[in-house]
Amino acid sequence: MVSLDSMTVTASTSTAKKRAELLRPDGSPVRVLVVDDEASLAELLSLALRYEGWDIRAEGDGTAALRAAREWRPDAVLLDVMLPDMDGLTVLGRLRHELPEVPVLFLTAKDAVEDRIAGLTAGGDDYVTKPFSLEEVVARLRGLLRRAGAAAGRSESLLAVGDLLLDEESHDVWRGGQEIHLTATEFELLRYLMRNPRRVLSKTQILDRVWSYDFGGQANVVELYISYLRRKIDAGRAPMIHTRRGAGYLIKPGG
Amino acid sequence: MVSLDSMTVTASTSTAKKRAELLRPDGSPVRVLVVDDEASLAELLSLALRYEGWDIRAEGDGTAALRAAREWRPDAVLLDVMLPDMDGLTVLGRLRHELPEVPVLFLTAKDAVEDRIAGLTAGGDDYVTKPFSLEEVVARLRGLLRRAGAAAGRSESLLAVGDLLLDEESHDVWRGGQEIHLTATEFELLRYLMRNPRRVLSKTQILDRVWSYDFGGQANVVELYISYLRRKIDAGRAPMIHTRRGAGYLIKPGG
DNA sequence: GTCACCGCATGAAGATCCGCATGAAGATCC
DNA sequence: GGATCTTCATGCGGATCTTCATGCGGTGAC
Repeated sequence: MVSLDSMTVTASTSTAKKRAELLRPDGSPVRVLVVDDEASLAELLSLALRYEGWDIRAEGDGTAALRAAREWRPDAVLLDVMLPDMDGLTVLGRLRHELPEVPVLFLTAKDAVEDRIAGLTAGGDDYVTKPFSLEEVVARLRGLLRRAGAAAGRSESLLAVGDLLLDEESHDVWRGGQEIHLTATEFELLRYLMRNPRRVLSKTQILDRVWSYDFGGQANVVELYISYLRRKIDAGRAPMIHTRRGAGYLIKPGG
Repeated sequence: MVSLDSMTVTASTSTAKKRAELLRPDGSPVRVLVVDDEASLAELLSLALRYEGWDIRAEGDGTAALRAAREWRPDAVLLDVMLPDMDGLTVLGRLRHELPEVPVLFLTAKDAVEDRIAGLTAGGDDYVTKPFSLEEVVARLRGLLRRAGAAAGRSESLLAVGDLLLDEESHDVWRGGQEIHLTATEFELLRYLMRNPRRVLSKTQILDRVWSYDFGGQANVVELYISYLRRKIDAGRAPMIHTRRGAGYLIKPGG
């Protein structure tokens, strides 16, 4: 039996909880190893993931990655399947030999999905196709860590802000007990807002986070999608999505 | 106050339940010994089974397997009948000598002589022909463990989601008291969905899990079989199989 | 105080594209 | 030969993004 109270607790303690989610049993931050030979991408990913509160280390090829895995013992690995010196499957095999339990998130080109990725998600790993959005990578990494750490007792895929609920696993969204259907982009935008409640997010930030890194369009798509969200979430209720002129948007419980 | 009870309960118990099934009487995880000389297959199996929560050890030939059995004392053995150094029958005999009670799941080529396999499985063991799907191996292993551990009190082969019931042993499926006939593939797909209720499963995940590991076809077979399932399960009723555009599919009780 | 401007909200229309559902034919297995 | 499985092909509609237009409100210039 669960009441909204517990959810609200989840929301209000979000900062503390967030940190709890990001800590290993011994209290040190969760470690994520980023492996990509494209320096600018590795840089982008490292920045974004570090901002999530994780301890990041980046390597550019399979050999270095395996060494890092052995010595540094990360809690998760973000692995480009196209590396200069080694096949993705080979890296995975040796990685597993070294760290049997560590979850892996693969990065792969869109058109390469069919040939070599088969079987990679069978062990509970996951993959993301390029070009991706940072939100997607972060969300999937969190999902992997959540499932891997389930044995340690922390598993919560529910986000809550006021009476607004979002389940990252089922992609369901409710407001005040009523289910709301969102499109993929709307969902990612809302998730980003809800992961940063009461904080102003600029349109640029939102674009960089929610849209693919190679998105070339105009920034007013953000305005458009905010308006979509308002229509579905705030319609006829106390608004939770607020505009800060000249600054950006934020979400917060009515008040 | 929100009526999320059923959902929250499901979510919270899924982990606990899974774990209960996977523990030996002394609280340590169930041990499964994987014996296959094909490294990539052993790798794939180890991945998938480890993800199920079992403790896995892999060996590549009969001699090593017997040593592992003696020292590590697994709760079940996954045994390829074609090994480089030893006949399957021989391995089984010596294994029985070492661990009389342990259930064995044989892996065999499709064209292998049927009667010999039948002889092998006489003692309550089971077998799977290559190429197999991971769902099938996992399900049969679970069945073997269930029967072997029945004395320990845990035996539940029924999956339920809403008014939809699936019996993993008899392969019977009912919805609202009415029996539904499914083909083999449809059954495996439904089982996979029902073992992960309220969770979005991507088409790739489903392919990796439900279809054979050597399947080379396109991902739209998944769409096709989803549509078959819908026809049989959701026909004229409140739909339980839902599409999450751009994400995948999930099953959940009407709501 | 008045006026012009700028940032933002929203609507509408439309083009494109992708995801998906489904029908039907071919292949395979028992 | 019938059930089952798979591939092929087609069509629909949803989703995304662009563009244009209108309106609102706050802000600063004067």
